[in-house]
Parts: sequence; structure tokens; C-alpha cells
Amino acid sequence: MPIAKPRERAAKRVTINDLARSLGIAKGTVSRALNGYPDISETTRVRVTRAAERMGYRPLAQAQAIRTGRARSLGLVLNAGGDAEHRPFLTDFLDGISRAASEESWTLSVATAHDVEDEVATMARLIDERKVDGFILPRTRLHDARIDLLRDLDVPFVLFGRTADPTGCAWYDISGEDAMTAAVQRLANRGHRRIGFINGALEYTYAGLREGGYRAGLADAGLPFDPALMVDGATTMAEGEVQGERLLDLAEPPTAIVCALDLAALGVYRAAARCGLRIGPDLAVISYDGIPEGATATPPLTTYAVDSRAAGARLAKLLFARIRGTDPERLRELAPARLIARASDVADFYPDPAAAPGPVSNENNHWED
Amino acid sequence: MPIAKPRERAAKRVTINDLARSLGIAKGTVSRALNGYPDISETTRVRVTRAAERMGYRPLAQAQAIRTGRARSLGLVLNAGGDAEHRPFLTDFLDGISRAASEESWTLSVATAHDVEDEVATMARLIDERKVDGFILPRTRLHDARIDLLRDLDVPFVLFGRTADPTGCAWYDISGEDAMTAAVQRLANRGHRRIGFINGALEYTYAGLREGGYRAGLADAGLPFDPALMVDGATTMAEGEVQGERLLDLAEPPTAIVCALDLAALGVYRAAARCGLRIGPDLAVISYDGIPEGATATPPLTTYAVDSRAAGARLAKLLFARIRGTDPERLRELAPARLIARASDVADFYPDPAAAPGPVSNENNHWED
DNA sequence: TCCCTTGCCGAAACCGGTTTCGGAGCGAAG
DNA sequence: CTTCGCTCCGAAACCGGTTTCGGCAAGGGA
Repeated sequence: MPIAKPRERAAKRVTINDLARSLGIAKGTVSRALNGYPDISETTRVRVTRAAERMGYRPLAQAQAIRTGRARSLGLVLNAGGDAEHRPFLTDFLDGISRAASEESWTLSVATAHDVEDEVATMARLIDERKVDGFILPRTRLHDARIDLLRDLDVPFVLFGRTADPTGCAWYDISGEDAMTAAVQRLANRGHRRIGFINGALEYTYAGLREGGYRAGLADAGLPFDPALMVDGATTMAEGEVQGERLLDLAEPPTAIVCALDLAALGVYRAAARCGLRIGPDLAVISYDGIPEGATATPPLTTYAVDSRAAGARLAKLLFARIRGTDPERLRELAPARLIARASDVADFYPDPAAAPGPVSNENNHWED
Repeated sequence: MPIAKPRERAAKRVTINDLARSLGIAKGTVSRALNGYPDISETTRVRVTRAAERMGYRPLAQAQAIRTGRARSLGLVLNAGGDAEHRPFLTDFLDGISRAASEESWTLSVATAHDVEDEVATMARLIDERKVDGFILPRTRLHDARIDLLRDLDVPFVLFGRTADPTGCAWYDISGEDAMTAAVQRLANRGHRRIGFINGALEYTYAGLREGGYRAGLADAGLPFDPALMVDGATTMAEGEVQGERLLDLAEPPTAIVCALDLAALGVYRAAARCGLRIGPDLAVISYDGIPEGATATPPLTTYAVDSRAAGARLAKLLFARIRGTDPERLRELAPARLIARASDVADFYPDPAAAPGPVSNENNHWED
């Protein structure tokens, strides 16, 4: 932190000219030394780097940018339209990115958009204005206009999630499919034979993957797949409630439901209440995301949680590598979700089935699987 | 959006040189014309601006920045440490800022920090690297090291919240004090005579203000102030639970509690359950923030909500004005919180006092006050 | 008619970096 | 003793803007 004597206006930066002058060296030479050009002798290089260190020289990113076209900044365009999902994770996600970025003294530029066209336009603007060297793309779709744009313009990017055609894409994702499989197995192990599935929006890549995971879980458990037990399109609590009712109104309703999204699961809570069913003993629910509301629901929601901070950090690292030219095919990572086992999938939550609002101790006692 | 013919690499930007050449004018003249210098004739100015428009010229922010020192970027440092409060509003807040910023084709740079020192250091870095022209400071404290830094360095900023010494500060805030007063009145009108108050962290400016609002509400209702009914330090659900129990364990416990934060109120829910009290009929609760968990709690929480999107937008506008030199004393705005009247402060939520998890229709039916 | 303003613009310096180009100095080969 | 090639660095151009400076031409006053 610069000490900045009270009225020593505008904290004089040390420029490359200062450095060059004080070393008695041409400024071009200083620049090349600092940037590791091969035509600089080892002795000069250390002399320069050491002086730079001592004088606290740090190149001005924008000055570099005008020549190199590199702004030292990562771009993130958030979709603030609609239900603004993944809301709860945002702080952690930003924190992950920001910390990784500042390690290399890059910055994070955030913009918002309200639909797909807006997203693409906003990204195009950031590119056109050279404000950003690459993008992190959250919530990838099976067919994603953002990817088309960036591929076309040859701008580096990394996906948080997968996509139909991953050619030239670096990505990081959490294995929702494995989580769904594990959820089904967990329920099957407790004796459930009719296990429903409430998926999210099919345009997003995760939906197909999670459906696959659900089916795999059924197969593993030796259970038949019943199309009637699978619904989709539930990304909000209200939609979850509707789809939950649909399943519970079946002639042979499921005794357990796996949800692709926590919000939908909380909707199922309502649907169950309306049918006079208690979540846990009468209807087991397991879901995915790890939103904080899950911890305070009654009963607390068993879910597979994603670590958004770690995701942000990894995505930033991958994007750095991508910007520096690493082959995107080598920049792909799949991480597991973490089980937070709470009470929505067990029968013994309600000590006294007649008690009113519901009992007591539900500290987020999550233990690992 | 640039059309960018497939392999027409790197979408040629039109520079000020292109413009000058095509107009047969010196580039310095073009620059002055565009920036409204007084020594340019009206005819030349319109000729230049029109040509710029037609050719789609837009100055490169970083090139401008190196001479002018203005990066055309707003800074926001989020505190991601501790409980990462104001989490739920973040997307909306960012959206408000981002939209206002892009209207003037500025950008938003986001960084994170984990404690006060980290905040200050991060801001100092952004200033030193000239990445940012001014800051929006969320969650202001009574004595705030960030303000000292920025005042000292003479960097423009605007507060989201107030502070002990507002000299030279532009700010925007929601009137938590008025909300607290209204909450007390609302409860008093329903016959409550013993109304408790659970405050947040006293280091933040809002705490003192909200306490003042609480006291004012008591005075308005002709109720005595009882120190035993006022506690503080509850910024999480767990802390809210502890403080709630403290109040409920009193010899003469309150029949209603006003909370400065929704999270604390949800903690009170737990405390009440432990004491066998039903929120609503047995203990009325009104709180402040408008977090989404409040809508799904049982019973749904009556609260005074803040409009984070509007706040972000206003803050950005104020910061622009501040950066352009407007006197900070003239850049201060206080907006009201919006009442979301739900069921936690009324007696008629539970149709059948013996029913188990709780009933049915709680669509977020919020009506205005 | 002459001089002094004033309006308006071109030229050039400047901001803080990067990158190209060419040549000085030196050792080795012929 | 040349000549060649290599290492290493200085000088200068460049990136895309902004800002200063000076001068030309027209207009006004004496």
C-alpha cells in the first residue's frame, strides 16, 4: 500500500522511464528485460528486475494494453433476467474468481444482461472495447449463442458447465450426473422402489446430464424406468410445486423424489404439505445445489452442494491458461458435488408426528458421505 | 455488434487516425472536437461527430486512460469474509450498477476482500493500478477505514449507507430508521405493549439508526423504553436465535419483536419454536431486508425490503456525478424501504392450531403499506 | 492603412508502455 | 589480419489517444 504523504498529490507512480533513467539503460531494454525477451543478458535481467522490485515499479495495465491488446481483465456476464438463479452462490463465485485473478494482478469485469441476445451484445461490446481478455461463461446451454460468438471472434473463454459441441471449449463442471445417481442409490438402499425425478430447464446442459444420472441410478439399483415418474421444467419453487403435485397425483405416486434443483425441492415441500404428506417419513426428497434456504427448511433438505468458490477459482486458472495459449482440450475438469445429508430423505425427523411447527435442533449438521 | 467476417481477423477498429485521415483533418482537432473543446468551430464539430457516428468510431478507453488517468470503470470491493451478508441482493445490486454504468459505456470492476485491512489494501491496489475511477462502498461502518483511505487519496466514492463523519461523502441509503419506527407502530396498533428489538452489529452505521427508529416508534406509540427488551449483535440466524431466547426468557417477555435483519428474525423463529411459541399468534415478528428465505419461512416473514437494483443504479449515477466534480454534499439520497406484509406479525396464520408442518397458500402475496 | 484581437486549426509533444531495427563489441574461423 | 556471426543493447517507431503551442486568416478599432 502506497504511503502517500497527505498532500503529495496523486501518489507519483514510478514509470518505466524512471526505472530506465535510474539504471542508465534504454527503456526498451527495460521492457524487454522484464518481459523475458531472449536478447537480454542474464546479468541485465536480474539488475533490472531487482531495481524494479526495489523501486516498486509496476507496469500500467492500460498502457500495456494499447500496444499488446491485453487488458489484464477477466470478463463475466451475469444473466440478471428471469429468476436470477444461482443467486446464492454469487458472492462465493466472485470471490473465487477475484482471488485467483488478483494473484496475477488481473481484474474482474462484471456486466449483466437480461436475455440471450443481451448477453451476446454485452459480450461483443466488452470485446470491441477491448475491456476484457477472455470470458467465464456460467450456466451453459446445450446450444449456446455465447459460445458461437466467442469461437467466431476467437476470444478465449471457459465454460462453467458443458455443452453439446465442446470443440475448442475449455470447461469446468460439477458432476451433477454422479450426484443424481448417488441420490437414487441412496434412496433405493433405504427401500424406495418408486423414485421420481424433477428436472430443471432442458435448454441447459446440466438437465440432460442429470437425467442420465437419474436413469443410471435406477439401472444400478435394478429398478425400472417409468416415464410417468419423470418431469422437467422446474427451476423455481412455484414450478417445483406444480411438478411435485403432478407426481403425487399419480395413481401410483412415488415414495421418493430426486430434484435437479433445490428450489424445485422446496416447491415439492409445499406440494407434499397440500397432500398431507410429511417430507421425510411420507415422501423422501434429495436434491442438488446447496442453497442456504435448504438448511432452514422444515425438515432440512438433503442435497448435493457445489463449491462455488472453488469453481470460480478453477475457472479463472483455466481461463488464464487458455489465454496463454494452452490447448482447450487439455483444460477440462469435472469435480464432484458434496453430499450434505440432512433430514429430508430420512423417516426419523419428526419426534412427535402431531407437534405443530416442527422441532428443534437443526444446526446444519452436514456430514460427508 | 461487429459483423466480423469469418476470417477477417481481429475486427478492425476504426481509430482516431482513420477518422482524421478520412476527414482530412488533424487528429488532434478530431479529439478536441469530440471532447467539446471551445476552440473548435461549430461546423467542424458537427462534421466530426457525424463522421464518427457514421464510421462507428469509439475511442479506446485504455488509450484515453493513459493520458487522462480515467479508466471509465467503477470499482466495487465486496467483503466475502465472515457470513457474507447481503448475499441475496447481490445479483440485483450488480445489475443496477452495471446497467447504469453501461449506459455511459463504463464498466464495473469487482474485487473481493476478507477483512477491513484486506478491503483497504485491495482498494489501494486498484487505485494504484489506475483500474478504477471511483468506488461504491457497501455496508458502511460508523468509522470506516475505507472512507479515510479514499478521502486521503482524494479518490471519488459514494457510500451505500451513512457514516459518523459524512464530510466530503456522497451517499445513498435506505431509511432503516423509518422502517423500524413503522414496524413498532404497526405492532402497537395491534395492541402489543411489550415490543422487543434485536439489532445487528453496532459497528455498522445502520445499527444506531435502526435503534433510533425503534425508540422513536415506542415514543410515538406512547410506550416506555425498556432497556431489557433491546439486544444487539445478531447478524446470523444462530445469533438471532440466541438473542431471541434471551428476550423470551425474560420474566416479562415481549409479545412482539422487531429485528434489524431478516436473518436474525429467522433465528427468532427457532427460539420461539423451542419455547413452544407460534410465530404470529404467540409472538409477532417484523424485520428488515427482504431476503428470499423470508418468503418461504413458516409463517412467511413480514419485512421491510430494500430494492437493491434501484440502489445500485442510483449509486452509480451519484458516483458519476461525483467523479465529474459535483459537490458531494449535494449527492445524498435517502429512500424508503418497502413493506412486505406477510404473516409473521398477525394472529390468523394457523387455521388449525394442531396441524403439523403448516398450511397452504403462501404465495408471496405482498401488498403495499 | 496598420495593428491588435480573436477564432480556429495543424503540428508536435506527450502519456507509458512494447516492438522493430540496426549496429557496436567480441570471439572464433579462415 | 580479415571476415563472419553472435550476443546484447540503444534508438526510434509505434499503439491510440489527449493536450499544448503557435500561427494563419478574418474582423474590429484607431
